[in-house]
Amino acid sequence: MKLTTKGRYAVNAMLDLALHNDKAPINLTDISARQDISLTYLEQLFSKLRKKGLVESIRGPGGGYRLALDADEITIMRVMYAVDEPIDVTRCGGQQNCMGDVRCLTHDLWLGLNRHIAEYLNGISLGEMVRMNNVKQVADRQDAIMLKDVTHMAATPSDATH
Amino acid sequence: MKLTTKGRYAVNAMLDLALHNDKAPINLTDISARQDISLTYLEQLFSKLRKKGLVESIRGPGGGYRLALDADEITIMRVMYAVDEPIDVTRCGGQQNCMGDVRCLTHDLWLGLNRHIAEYLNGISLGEMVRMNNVKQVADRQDAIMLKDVTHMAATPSDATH
DNA sequence: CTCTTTTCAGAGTAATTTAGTCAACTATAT
DNA sequence: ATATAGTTGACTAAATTACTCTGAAAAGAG
Ligand code: FES
Ligand code: FES
Repeated sequence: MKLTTKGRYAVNAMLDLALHNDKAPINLTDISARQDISLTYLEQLFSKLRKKGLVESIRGPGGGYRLALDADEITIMRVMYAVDEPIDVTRCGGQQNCMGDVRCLTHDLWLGLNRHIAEYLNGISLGEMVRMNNVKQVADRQDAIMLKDVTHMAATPSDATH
Repeated sequence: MKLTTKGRYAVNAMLDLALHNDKAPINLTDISARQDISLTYLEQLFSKLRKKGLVESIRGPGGGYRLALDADEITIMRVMYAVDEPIDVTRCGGQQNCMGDVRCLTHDLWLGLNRHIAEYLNGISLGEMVRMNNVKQVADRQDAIMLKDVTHMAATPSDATH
């Protein structure tokens, strides 16, 4: 995965799914509202997540998405990898040829950084994050805001959910 | 710093400087030849490196650049930071407001990754790299190519190493 | 059967960022 | 003087990112 906002969005969305992962599938419209990500963008992301086997989809009314694996099995790395190219901070892409035909002075340095980042992102799963207090707090706040939005469906100017 | 080729180039160039850091200053034309980085681009990079106090410049004939600090004092982090913006994989830039006004679910996760990357890049200095065997080998090869280029200034179409 | 809700697929695009060039300048050694 | 080398900042082209738009197809409800 690369370190882009795309990957961050995907992790946010997947964490939202993990937090609301009871029996009924969650539809993207809800995630869109809670995480403030456009629906069409989410569709794009979940298409990839599904193809990588991280979520399963149920179509039609009452449908939505569900985690395809246990939340503890899904590391942040896997999520980011699913939506973005693999991270690789080397310039040569592992080919050891970024200087014409031979490797540059710093090839091994970047390789080490790759490993280091991968280690961190592989060491954290959605399950662990769900159990973290600071995450829980944010999630609760988001749910509360959602409920309020539903009760008085008033005209919030920027909000185009019709 | 960000993780861009700009930063990688800067590290390569600085390492070249560290490897040839004897009495005489090194001029950018040499670094350009050895590291295969355009001279004008190097000028841009070294302008920033100088402003951050990592190198010192000597103008005029026989001039060039020299490390302004001991090679062991210069971490990879400092080099990359000098030419690129500070790394920050959070979306909010530390403002905790990337979702309208409040922080998103994953703020702390990215903060942790920031720390992790910084730790790695701060833990390695140019001095350490100079003493590494694999780096030395590449450096020797680069020096050898340079000498050959100088002796028979011939037009080797693409292949210079056989 | 048909209407609505949902996912699915992929093309298309606007904005931003990156990587790199160019031109004109200043300082210094010989 | 003149050649060498650094200094500066504007400029540009290419690539990437972060999306949106359009139009399906599936499935359940009535
Ligand atoms: S990064 Fe692999 S050869 Fe330079
Ligand atoms: S990354 Fe800081 S609030 Fe989302």
